[in-house]
Amino acid sequence: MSESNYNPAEIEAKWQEIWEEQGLYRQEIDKSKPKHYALTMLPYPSGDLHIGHWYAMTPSDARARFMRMKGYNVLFPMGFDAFGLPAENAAIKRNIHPAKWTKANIERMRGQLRSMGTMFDWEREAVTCDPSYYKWTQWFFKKLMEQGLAYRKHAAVDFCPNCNTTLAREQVWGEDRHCERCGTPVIKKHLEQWFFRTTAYAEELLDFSGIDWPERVKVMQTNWIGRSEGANVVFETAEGGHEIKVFTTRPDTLWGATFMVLAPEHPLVGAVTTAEQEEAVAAYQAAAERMSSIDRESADREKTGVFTGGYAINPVNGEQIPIWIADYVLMDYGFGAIMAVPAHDERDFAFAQKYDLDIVEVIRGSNRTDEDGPLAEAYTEKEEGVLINSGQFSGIAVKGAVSKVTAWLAEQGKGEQSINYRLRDWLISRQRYWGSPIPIVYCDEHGAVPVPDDELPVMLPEDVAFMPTGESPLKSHEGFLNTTCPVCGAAATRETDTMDTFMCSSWYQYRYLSPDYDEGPFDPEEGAYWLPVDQYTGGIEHATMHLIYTRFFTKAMRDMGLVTDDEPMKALFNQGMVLGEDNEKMSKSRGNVIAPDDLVQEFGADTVRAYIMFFAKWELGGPWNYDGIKGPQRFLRDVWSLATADYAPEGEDEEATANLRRKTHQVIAKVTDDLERFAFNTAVAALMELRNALVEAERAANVSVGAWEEGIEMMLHLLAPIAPYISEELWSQRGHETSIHEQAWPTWDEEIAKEDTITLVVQVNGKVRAKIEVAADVSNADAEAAALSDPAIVERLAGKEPRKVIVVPGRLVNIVA
RNA sequence: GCCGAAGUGGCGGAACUGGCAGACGCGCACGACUCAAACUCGUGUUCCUUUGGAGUGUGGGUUCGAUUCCCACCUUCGGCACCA
Repeated sequence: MSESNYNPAEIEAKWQEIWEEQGLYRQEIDKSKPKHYALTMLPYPSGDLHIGHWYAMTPSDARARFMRMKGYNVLFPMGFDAFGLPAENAAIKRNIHPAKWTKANIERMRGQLRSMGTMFDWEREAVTCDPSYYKWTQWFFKKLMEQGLAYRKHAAVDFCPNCNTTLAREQVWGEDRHCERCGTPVIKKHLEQWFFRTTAYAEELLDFSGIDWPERVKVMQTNWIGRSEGANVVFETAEGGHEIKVFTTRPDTLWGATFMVLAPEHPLVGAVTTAEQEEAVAAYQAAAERMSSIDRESADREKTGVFTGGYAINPVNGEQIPIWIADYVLMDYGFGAIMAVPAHDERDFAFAQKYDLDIVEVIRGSNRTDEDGPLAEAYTEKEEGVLINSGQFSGIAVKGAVSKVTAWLAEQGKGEQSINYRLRDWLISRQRYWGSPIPIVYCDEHGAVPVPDDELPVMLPEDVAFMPTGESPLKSHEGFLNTTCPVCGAAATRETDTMDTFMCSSWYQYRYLSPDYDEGPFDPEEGAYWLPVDQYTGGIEHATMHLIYTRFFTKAMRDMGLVTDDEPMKALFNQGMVLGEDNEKMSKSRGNVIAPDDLVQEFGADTVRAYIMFFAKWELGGPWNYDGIKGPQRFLRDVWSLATADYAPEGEDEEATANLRRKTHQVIAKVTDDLERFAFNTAVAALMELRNALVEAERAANVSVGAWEEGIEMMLHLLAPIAPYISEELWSQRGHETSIHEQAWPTWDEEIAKEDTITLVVQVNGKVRAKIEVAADVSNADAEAAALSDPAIVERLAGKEPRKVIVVPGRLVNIVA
């Protein structure tokens, strides 16, 4: 009989306080234990903890708690990615300062995060907008500059007209090239901006060999980096002796290059354009400039272009070929110029057809004749085919032709082997207020000069009119703008753009180690013990943004001698997303948002945690269902009444006792395996099975007290990572002095878990016709004999001799009649 | 178009390396308790034309045996896309 009822609100508040008082979740170096750094993506302090935060964080917490009970010294920190646009936008809308807004939100969210019952060590909290944090973000900027990994250049960059700032290429999404944050299609602007040389690590970023990351992420990053092998080939102009460099993946088709195409923005366009064509070229350039990149980069658009009037010499056969400009050639890939081989490239073919340019076939497969007429046929290196019309290479197989021709080009000094990446350098300048200032001073004499270390951080001034104008608001703050050159002391101005907030989050896992440390970005002693991150968890949406940036950062940090690891996170797991009850993405406008605070109030945090882990496979996510939460609610209530019951058996049944013990040990094994591989849903289901077995035992009152006690206490252990409050409360009510979260993870006994009889399925021609009870260790011969003598089987066989009998030990007997 | 993930009862989802499809839960139905309802408890719950048959998106295949492997499709979601 229960002496009390389960009252989550009461026990959750109580344990939060006790845990904090006792410092139960302080996480400190302990060399006597193996370490485990568990990290979950830090939230943006939007002001309200969304159910999505719960979905990301509470299973991560359960995993971290599980690792802790398994004997690891676990670090599981939390912080806030606190710079960024929403603060600024909210501030503009409500006329509060972004710092104030952010601070208040963090305050509120800390409370919400506490209610989750996570084991975060708040002593290690890091907030990226604190000067003590961004001091080191700025320091990293300088270090990257020293390493030649940060540079400034003038370029056509992506600009979000709604956010009023530039964006990195990674932050432009989708077919319509929209801003990752707000969804507005981006435009191009010509600006002088700071970049990080992510491309310096392009090759290394393609190597995932040392890390256990989801296939999905590896594929997305690989595609994003977009490596292609080929050759650079130099063409000379027929007239002026200019060199036009192109990148091609198919140097073996050079003899078929019958024209060249430059991007409209190509710097040599002016030089090759003849007087007669000047007007047409200028008009085309102007039109291309005006056109949005969405229109320009849609592949199904009909190709357009203009002849420049100029010619180039094909370096392999000396032919004069016309130079065109066309917007299907992109300035920011390769060299912004191509050799066009219309016979073997669909795009070049379409262009040649439209403008009546020469088409010369240079590869011929077996099933094609001259009668077939003009046709673009791309022969891959895997296919059969021979080179034709290709000088001394005519007649060689297309297989291996690329490397042969490349080697020859290199010999002749006409080209070289080359690898091109789709990856662009990371543009980090932002024309907004609420970010870390870039620690640079511009001096007429000395150019861009980094601010000396002892003057870091360059403080973000508070008294700024931060209306977004497309230019940094810091520009109009005289006190910030005007300074002196660190080299010569002359009057100088500061860089007024701020840094992309993805820069703050590229190294936060290091700051967590020692958020108050002031001798460097992190305390090397802490680093030596905790690094690298063992298990990272977070959403897939960061696959080609944060997860590329942080890998870049770690590689750069390694080359600076700050860390020894090549990769920031050894293992990664991506959870899915909680959808609304209507199976749609949650959004305020749809009105399908689930508020975790309300759920906690109604059901308690433990129930919300258990339901989150139960209702879907974590990596897939799925729709929320309000009624569904009743399952875990009933489950925890049952756990409560079972654990507080005075169990007094009326008699002791040996079989029932063995059955309960078997279930208990099977569930220990199952939950252990499930938590190991993030299968929280089946772990909860297994615990419900144990609950069902205990309910049954209580009703029958026929198992030994020992078996009962074992069942209850094991259940509390296994439940502790999932529902930390109720398991702690019941554990303490049962008279234990130390926290359940400090207990060792239970082990199971295979002997006890083993079934002693099994139900053997008997099939005839693959269809189940009978089920027989046999000893678990039955021999194949005995199983076959038992199956063949079963009355239902005898009847079905009707005296016929089976043609074949298959016995799967412990599972089934299949009789082929 | 290319790449990736997924399609299983009324619903969410289980099923380790090919071996009882539907664990666990929700919902529903009936029964008990109650003046009544809710709660709770018990029983049942893939479908059908039920001595049987069908069934894991569709159509084929391999196999004694396929949700699982192979081939060809369809649908949904995500990523990329004139990348030379």
